[in-house]
Amino acid sequence: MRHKSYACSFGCSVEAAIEAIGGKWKGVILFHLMDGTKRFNELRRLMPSVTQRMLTKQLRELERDGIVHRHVYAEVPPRVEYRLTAFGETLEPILKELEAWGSQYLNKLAALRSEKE
Amino acid sequence: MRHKSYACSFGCSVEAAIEAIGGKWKGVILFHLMDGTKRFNELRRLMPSVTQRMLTKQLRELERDGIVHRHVYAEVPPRVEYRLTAFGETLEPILKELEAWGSQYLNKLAALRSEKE
DNA sequence: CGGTATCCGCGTTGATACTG
DNA sequence: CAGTATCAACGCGGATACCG
Repeated sequence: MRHKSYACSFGCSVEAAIEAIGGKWKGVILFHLMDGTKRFNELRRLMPSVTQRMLTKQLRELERDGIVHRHVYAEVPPRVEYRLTAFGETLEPILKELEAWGSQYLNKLAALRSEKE
Repeated sequence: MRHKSYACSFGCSVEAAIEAIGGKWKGVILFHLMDGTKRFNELRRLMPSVTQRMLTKQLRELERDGIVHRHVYAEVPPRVEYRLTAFGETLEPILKELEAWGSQYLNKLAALRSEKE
C-alpha cells in the first residue's frame, strides 16, 4: 500500500497526502500529538482501542515519512517520546479542518439515521 | 471499516473525516469532481489504474455518505453523472490543501531518496 | 454505457506471548 | 516501559465474466 510509484502527475499528490495521514489511526495520533509531545503509553491511554502492535506500526510509518519524531531516552526504565516534526506541524491546519468537517459529517450521519426512523 | 460506532468524543471526528475521504481512490475521485460533473467512463479515463469495480464501489460509498450525487438519466444508452453535493463541496478547501501538502510531501520523499544515493 | 456477480490471493490486523 | 515475534483470521481489492 505504501511507497507506490507516484508516476502520475495530477491528483496524485492528494493521493499521496491521504496515504501519509490516512492510515487507520494516523489522523487520531497526529491530532493528539498536536497537543504536544507524548510518550508511548500516553498515546495508548488516549486511544484504548488501538492495539500496541498497531500503534507501534503507525508511529514507525509516520516517523519514516518525516512527520513524527521519535526520541529515545537512554534510561531505565525506557522512555520514548513522540512529537511532530517541523514538517508534521504543517499538517496542523489541515487536521483542524478535517476535525471540523468530520464533526459536521457525523452530525449529518446522525440526522440521516434519525430521519429513517 | 465503515460505520463503526463513533462513541468517543475527542479526535474521532478526524477519524470520521479520514474514513469518509480516505478510501483508496476517494481523494482522487473528489479531486476530479471538483472540476465539475463527470460521467462514469469519464472518471475511468481520468483514473486508468482504478478498476471498474473499485470505482463503482468508492462512488457508491461517497453517495451513501452524502458527499457525491449520482444522477441516472432514463436513456438508452444509459448515462450516469456524478457531481459533488453541496456538502461535498465543503470539502474543496481541504482537498486543495491536501494537494498542496501532498506535493510538498512528495518533494520531501524524493529529496530523502536522492540523498541516500 | 454502466454497471453486478463470483472467485480468490495476499496484505493488514488482531491476539497472544515474550523481551531488553 | 516500550516494544518484538509469531500465527491465524479477515476483508480489501484485482481479475474475469456476465447483464439490462
